[in-house]
Amino acid sequence: MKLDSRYDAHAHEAKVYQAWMDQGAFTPSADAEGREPYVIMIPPPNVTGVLHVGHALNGALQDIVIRFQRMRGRDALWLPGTDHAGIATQAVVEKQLYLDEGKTRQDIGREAFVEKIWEWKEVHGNKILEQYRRLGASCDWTRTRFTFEPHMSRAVREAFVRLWEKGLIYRGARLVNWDCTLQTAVSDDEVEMTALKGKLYFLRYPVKEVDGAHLTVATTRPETMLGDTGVAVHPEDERYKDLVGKHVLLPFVGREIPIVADVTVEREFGTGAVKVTPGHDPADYERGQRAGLPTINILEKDGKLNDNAGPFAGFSREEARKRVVAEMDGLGLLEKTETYQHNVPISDRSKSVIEPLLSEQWFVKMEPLAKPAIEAVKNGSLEFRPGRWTKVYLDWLENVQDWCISRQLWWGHRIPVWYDEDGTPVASRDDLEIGSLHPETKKPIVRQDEDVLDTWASSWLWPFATLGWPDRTPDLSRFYPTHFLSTAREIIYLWVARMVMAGYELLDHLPVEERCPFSTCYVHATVLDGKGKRMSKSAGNGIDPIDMIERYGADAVRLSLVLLTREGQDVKLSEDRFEMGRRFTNKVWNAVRFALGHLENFDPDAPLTPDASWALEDRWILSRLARATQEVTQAYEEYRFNDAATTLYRFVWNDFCDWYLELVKSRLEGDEASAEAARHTLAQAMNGWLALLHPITPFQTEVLWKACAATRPKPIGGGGMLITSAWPDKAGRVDEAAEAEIELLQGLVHAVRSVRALTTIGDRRPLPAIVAVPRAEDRAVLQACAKRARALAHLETLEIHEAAERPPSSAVAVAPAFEVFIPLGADVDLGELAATLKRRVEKLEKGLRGIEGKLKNQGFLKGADPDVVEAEKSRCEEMKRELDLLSRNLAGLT
RNA sequence: GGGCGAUUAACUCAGUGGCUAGAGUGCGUCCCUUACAAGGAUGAAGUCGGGGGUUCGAAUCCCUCAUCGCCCA
Repeated sequence: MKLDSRYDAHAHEAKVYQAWMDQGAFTPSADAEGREPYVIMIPPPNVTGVLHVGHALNGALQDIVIRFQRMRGRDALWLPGTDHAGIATQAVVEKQLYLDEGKTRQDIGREAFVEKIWEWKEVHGNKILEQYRRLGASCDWTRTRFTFEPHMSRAVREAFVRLWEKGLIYRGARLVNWDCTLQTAVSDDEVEMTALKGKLYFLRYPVKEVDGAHLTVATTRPETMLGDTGVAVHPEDERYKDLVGKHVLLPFVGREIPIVADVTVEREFGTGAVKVTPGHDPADYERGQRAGLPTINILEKDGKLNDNAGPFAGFSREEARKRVVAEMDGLGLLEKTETYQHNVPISDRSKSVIEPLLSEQWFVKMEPLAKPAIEAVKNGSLEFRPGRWTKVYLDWLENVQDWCISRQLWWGHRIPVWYDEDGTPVASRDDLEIGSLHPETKKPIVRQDEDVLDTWASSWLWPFATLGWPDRTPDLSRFYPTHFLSTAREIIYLWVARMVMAGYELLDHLPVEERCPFSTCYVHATVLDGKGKRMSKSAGNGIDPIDMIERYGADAVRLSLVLLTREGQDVKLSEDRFEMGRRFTNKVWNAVRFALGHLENFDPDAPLTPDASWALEDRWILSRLARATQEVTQAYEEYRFNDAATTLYRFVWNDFCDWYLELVKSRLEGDEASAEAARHTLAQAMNGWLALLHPITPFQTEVLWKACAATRPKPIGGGGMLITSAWPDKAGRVDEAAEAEIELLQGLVHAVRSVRALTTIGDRRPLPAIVAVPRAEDRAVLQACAKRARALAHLETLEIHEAAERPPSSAVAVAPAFEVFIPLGADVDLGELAATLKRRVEKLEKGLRGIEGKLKNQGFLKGADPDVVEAEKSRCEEMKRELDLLSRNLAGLT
């Protein structure tokens, strides 16, 4: 197989992906032969979604884990799917309907509208999953799930009815977050508190019992005064003590409302007196409950004021505010206004201001469900990474509020509750016919609840409903509980905590210790733009990962993301940062291309000739590979993706390409005994690191693996694909001696190259070099490496002595173990070289002062670890030797 | 208001008590040497945000201040 000189990701990715699919490589084998499973559930993206960089990062991380585990021999499953995303999807189709036909969903009716959404989903709903494929995600597509498919609906119903039967579901009138635009309740988690500049209005309410007196209250929402049922002051507020128990007269509606004392009133806020509007403010609702005040609702569901608003009925919230303020002013009841910054609840979905609205909704009692979920992290069944998210999770669970699960939408799981003619509800697993009898009251059923369930009420079942629950399917027993969940921090409450609760509550056929749906919850980094802002559609600062894949290749995108993203740390990303991944993939490509060029007739299975001679660099690169293998394997195991990527990047580029390939070049064309050993080592090392790299850059390594097939011994290599090959973790040992020896050689080569650069002598001219190496063992190593050193440093001659005098007009370089002299013509400028040596001397002197101070310090000698003291001592000696050499040479140079 | 995180080279980031504080990018100089110019070689560049403390020893631990960001109320 002939490789082009540049890696063209486009030419390979689709084909490789298809080859994986054709082989069924993503699907766990039907016969797992007792292999232990390893399972990841994808956080199902919104079916209306498009892939953003956060998905790409999260997808890359999950794919790295699943590919690693697959290669390690686990029965690996990564289950994909999408979320039906009630509000978002309904909104998309509603908009489309209006654009296409100028109709609203009410115009065409519930059934036809839901039909339209299904049509939309069939056409567009796979987009994001297609995009995951572009990324290389090795999901088992044969098990793809959708939270609104029939099976999932059955699971949702089962869960609802079970909770109902346990008395954990109730209906109640509560203040909910009402989205006036979408006309549905939304959960607390779908509301964002946004700091906005507004006004604080000071309103005067006439006091009934005291003629001419009034009480001034401060509010940011003057229009809600129409729903006031009281005024509250702090019980210990001297200013108002006498007024408590008296009444004020509410303008416009003429209601007489009491002045009550409540400890939650902040005396410093406004005038210290606040209006109480239980129907339209959560804090006021509480105050109203405590003081026994009635609750008056002044709003319609579309945000317009209702008849309770008296003269202002029919106006929108905004309009009513203007009018109320103007008329209060006209009556002399507006004392003043101040500008004021306050937090306003904004709907995530519609971006309109959320209205607390009293309405009938369904709730789930959370406290009993939360208990085992709290216990899960305390007893170690569930671990967060990074660990600090544990606290975030616990804080929420320990203060959990009941969950409002009903939504006034059409797209979603219809609440499985039916009512008889008296309005008595009953939940049922099976649809109840209209006219059939209510199982308890025995009266005819007249209707089903109109509302649907919150989307999270299906996605909290994701880890087991996708495997067949409530049926006890083979998949459920084989793959549950799962192992690794990687997700974004903002859904720790919405989703992660609820999945854990659902697991403990609903999988009651399992022993408690097997119910937690996953053992590790990995909270991945948030991707920010180059300026450190969150990427968002509205800010237009997002990066489209598909664009990046097209420009740089999927592997480059994955590698770049992983190289840039440290565990638990947000990542600032700009488009040009993907360049580093592309450079690396090109480097890898060319390294393999070079190697294959020299392995054309190589037979890995041919017995080695007895005189095959293994060289130092062969031992060295295999040692480096063994070291990298250990580090990378451990990093993958511990989800330290960045460490794995960094280790591989350095090993492949610096050790393998920069040094090993350069060292074997001459041998590959030299005498056969040496070439034979070189080819074996080259093939072994290359195949080794290709495998290590596969989880991060799967496409390219798969292509190259195939290209390298003939370089692997038959029994193992064969024609198998890399994706299903065995992980190379048993290969090789670290050879400390070889590493130390090569390091000495590198030092010498580096010294000569440095001299060239600093004297402007250039790279072309072969140079003579004289090396003085005082220690016999170092000298022996360098003598053994002399040929390699000559080649790499481009030396004409290399003399190695125990000691040598610096020849006249020669350049010099110094390392702790040796000095190098390079005789040059008298015309060469040594100024830059001298300056460099001088800087080096200064730095060494500074370092030495510190270390000598340490070694004189009795506290250090007594207090520090003996090993540390020893290490410092030998380091000190080494620095002294080098400084000595440097100073002497510097003196001769200037 | 409560919590969490960040602050290290021009930029983006590593470095959780002991190498002379590292990498990639960018920058300077040299090199198109038949794997790769998307490359090679080499070099310059840092009072580790400020202050205080603990310690024989602090970029690292504690306190405090400042700036920026995120989450919750």
